[in-house]
Amino acid sequence: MSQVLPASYFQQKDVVALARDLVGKKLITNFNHKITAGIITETEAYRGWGDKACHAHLNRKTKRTEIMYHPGGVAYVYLCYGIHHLFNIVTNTENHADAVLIRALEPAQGLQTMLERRGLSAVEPRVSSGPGNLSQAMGINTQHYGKPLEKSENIWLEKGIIIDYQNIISRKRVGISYAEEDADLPWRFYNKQSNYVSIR
DNA sequence: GACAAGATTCGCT
DNA sequence: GCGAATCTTGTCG
Repeated sequence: MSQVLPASYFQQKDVVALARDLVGKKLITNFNHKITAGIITETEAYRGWGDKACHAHLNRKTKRTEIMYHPGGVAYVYLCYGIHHLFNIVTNTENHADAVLIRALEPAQGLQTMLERRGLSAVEPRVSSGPGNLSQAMGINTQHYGKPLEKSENIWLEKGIIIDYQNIISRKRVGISYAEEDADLPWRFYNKQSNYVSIR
């Protein structure tokens, strides 16, 4: 039996429930024969319909957001502040522009490679906490925009670990004050017991 | 064609 | 706690 999560998993309708479920899943990349993997500890849900924080809200379709209208199971990567690559997973079915931002994970494999990519010598939470840091540690950047999350594309997810429901905290999302009332939605989820969380 | 702003991070005060 | 770094994208003229 395969541990790899199939595209159908990402095509669930409820992006908020999916964001919670993704905490504890394992994200793996394999670039240039360097494998890095980590257990996801923090996520945020973004919904195309009725969520001002989403890049694709009000059915806005541009070159950047176009990928979010695809069926779930592909990567949405974009450059923020000209510096940071942010990694999202597109969810739901076609023409529903939902996505989950992966904000932090706990290294499980290839720690040395992560440290090299981050330019760090000692292990500390910021190796892979925070969406920009995580992408850098995993080697993800905008050239992976639109890639299916399959083993053949060198970026995929596996079953990971089960986390007690009570250990997953939901809080307001981060850095989206421009979204007015939607900025208060508790659509950020993180593992209470992990040190690899961007903000508590 | 120009310009403002951003789902962030880090270093300094 | 605050501000700079840095560049793509979207919007407007």
